Amino acid sequence: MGEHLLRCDSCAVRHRSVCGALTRPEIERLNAIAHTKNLPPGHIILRDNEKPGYFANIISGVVKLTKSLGDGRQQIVGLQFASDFLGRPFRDFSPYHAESVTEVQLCTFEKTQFERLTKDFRDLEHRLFEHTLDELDAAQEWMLLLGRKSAEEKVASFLLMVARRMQSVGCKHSGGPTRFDLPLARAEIADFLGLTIETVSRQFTRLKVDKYISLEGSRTIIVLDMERLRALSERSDG
Amino acid sequence: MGEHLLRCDSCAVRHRSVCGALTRPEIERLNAIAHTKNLPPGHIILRDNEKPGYFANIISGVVKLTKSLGDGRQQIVGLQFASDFLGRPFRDFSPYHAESVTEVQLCTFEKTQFERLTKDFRDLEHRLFEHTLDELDAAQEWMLLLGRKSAEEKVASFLLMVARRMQSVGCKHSGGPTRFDLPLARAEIADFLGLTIETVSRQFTRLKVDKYISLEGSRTIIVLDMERLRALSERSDG
DNA sequence: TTCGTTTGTTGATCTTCATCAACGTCCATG
DNA sequence: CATGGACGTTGATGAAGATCAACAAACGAA
Repeated sequence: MGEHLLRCDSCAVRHRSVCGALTRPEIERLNAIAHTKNLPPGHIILRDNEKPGYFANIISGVVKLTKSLGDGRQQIVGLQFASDFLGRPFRDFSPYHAESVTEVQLCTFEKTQFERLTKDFRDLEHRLFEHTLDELDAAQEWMLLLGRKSAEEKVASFLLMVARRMQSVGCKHSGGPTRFDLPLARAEIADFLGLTIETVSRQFTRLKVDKYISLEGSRTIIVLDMERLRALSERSDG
Repeated sequence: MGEHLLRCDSCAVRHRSVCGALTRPEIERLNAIAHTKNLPPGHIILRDNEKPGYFANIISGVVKLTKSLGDGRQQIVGLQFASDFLGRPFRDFSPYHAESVTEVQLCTFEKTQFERLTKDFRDLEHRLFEHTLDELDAAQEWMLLLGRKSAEEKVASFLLMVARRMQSVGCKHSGGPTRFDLPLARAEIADFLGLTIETVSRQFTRLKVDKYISLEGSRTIIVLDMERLRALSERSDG
């Protein structure tokens, strides 16, 4: 294996993703089984309860993980952003449905080849483990939201989460306006928060009226005071 | 290291817990750092946001993991039963509060000693990983419940979950009555389901009136028809 | 036993959010 | 330019569950 440049060397998420732990020879072997894939919004990546064919790193874009009840009620159980890892290692069937919500660029690895690599490279498995712990933290934080927060707190929490994960432009440490685009439509936000479309819409106008945010179109959010929004999201005070 | 008997050899959860993967010499080293601990109900095992001192396997009893908002609202984000592993490896601060809900017997391992062992024994880390994946599955399943199920469906789902995890006596494959004791009080069930005590109580009487279950005292449940209860828990039909 | 505390049940009422319905806006397409 | 569809907002009404309150049952301690 030589010193020539790999695709991985110019990868935007090289160090934040699970690949970050790999040594040069390791990254070369991983590079050899990697294929990038571009998906339009709404592309189904993984079907609930089906055998996944590949794993993937998200290079850019947003993917939603959903579960649903027999009668069509749906809940988003995870949102994955750039540098997140997609797929459940060591599981034969997907416990959720995965679908792109924006244009998405993936770096995919065929399932069995990738699993062989996790056996060979202990750091890779460890990194996957760490990532899974992060997902678990996020899931449990969201359980608190779903079980115990009001609609207003839910929407505020959602905006904070997206602002943080979208690495929005002009993200001051705190205070001062921050602008970013929502990756999700109202219906998806509702599925994420356990609310209806109408309630989400009403809460947006409420936040607007109360000067927490302002809107440009329906997708662009300007948070006027991040700290005040954070306070609202947990209502220790008002 | 000889062939003498270890405490682990007579452990009730030896093979279901994370220890199940270990070879003889490995289990001997683990045994050397293990201490059993008996806790009464209501004992605080881990405080939210504090440094944990030890990890533990649950040998018997039930432990609840909770998160709360500033104003006292609380949500149970995990329930751990016999053979479950307690504590977040590779994390310095606990993301939740952990407390025994019944009498609990733990097999504890001092944190740094145990982490050294996970470095030495790859299978141990792998087993922890698998356990974390199970926790994540459970958390996401519960997000669907919290976000999208009605109070009645929530309580039905809860009973099914407990019946499954408590390895209840007379657990026919399906159909036929099944009896078990609830490990949680009404207030804890409410915190688990994102409801109030009153609503939980009302749903219990509803299930009783509708002949899904019968009660002996407030803790002993007899599920009259498991399959019918399962149908109710997802209301694809009535 | 009796008292007091904790836990659970039930009823009356109120609040929040869902549901149903109408309408507006933005695009894509013929 | 009209037409239709997807998406978002707003209003009127209803239902599920929260809240407030009273009481019952279980249990431990004096």
